[in-house]
Amino acid sequence: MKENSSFQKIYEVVRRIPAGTVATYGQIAALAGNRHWARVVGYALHANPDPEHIPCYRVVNRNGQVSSAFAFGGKNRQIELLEADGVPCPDGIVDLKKYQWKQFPLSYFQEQEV
DNA sequence: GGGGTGACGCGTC
DNA sequence: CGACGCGCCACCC
Repeated sequence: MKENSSFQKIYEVVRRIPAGTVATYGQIAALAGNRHWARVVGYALHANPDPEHIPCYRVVNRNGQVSSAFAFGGKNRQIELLEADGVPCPDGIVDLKKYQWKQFPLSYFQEQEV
């Protein structure tokens, strides 16, 4: 079921991103187990089989800029959703130092009890 | 079965 | 300080 691929893990992390917060590909990749999976994270979100449960709009690149190839209906759509969550993103750029998701526990997967 | 690409990140020159 | 290359995994052809 989940051993299918690392994708499952990536989706799991993205789904746990709290509202009003954004995360970077590298961060998700690190939480997933390997920071080198950044590329896989991008692909995982690209596949985004469950956009309603996987807020990929809360996922931005290392620069805090939203992806240019958003698949929800336009990059503008991502900005709308982010602002709706309380994350201002002028020009599609988010203040990572203010809204980056960094309140997660170190033992993220250790405390996991879903 | 093999090769190439991709919504990235980091290191080094 | 800026720009370039390399590395990782998965999916598509």
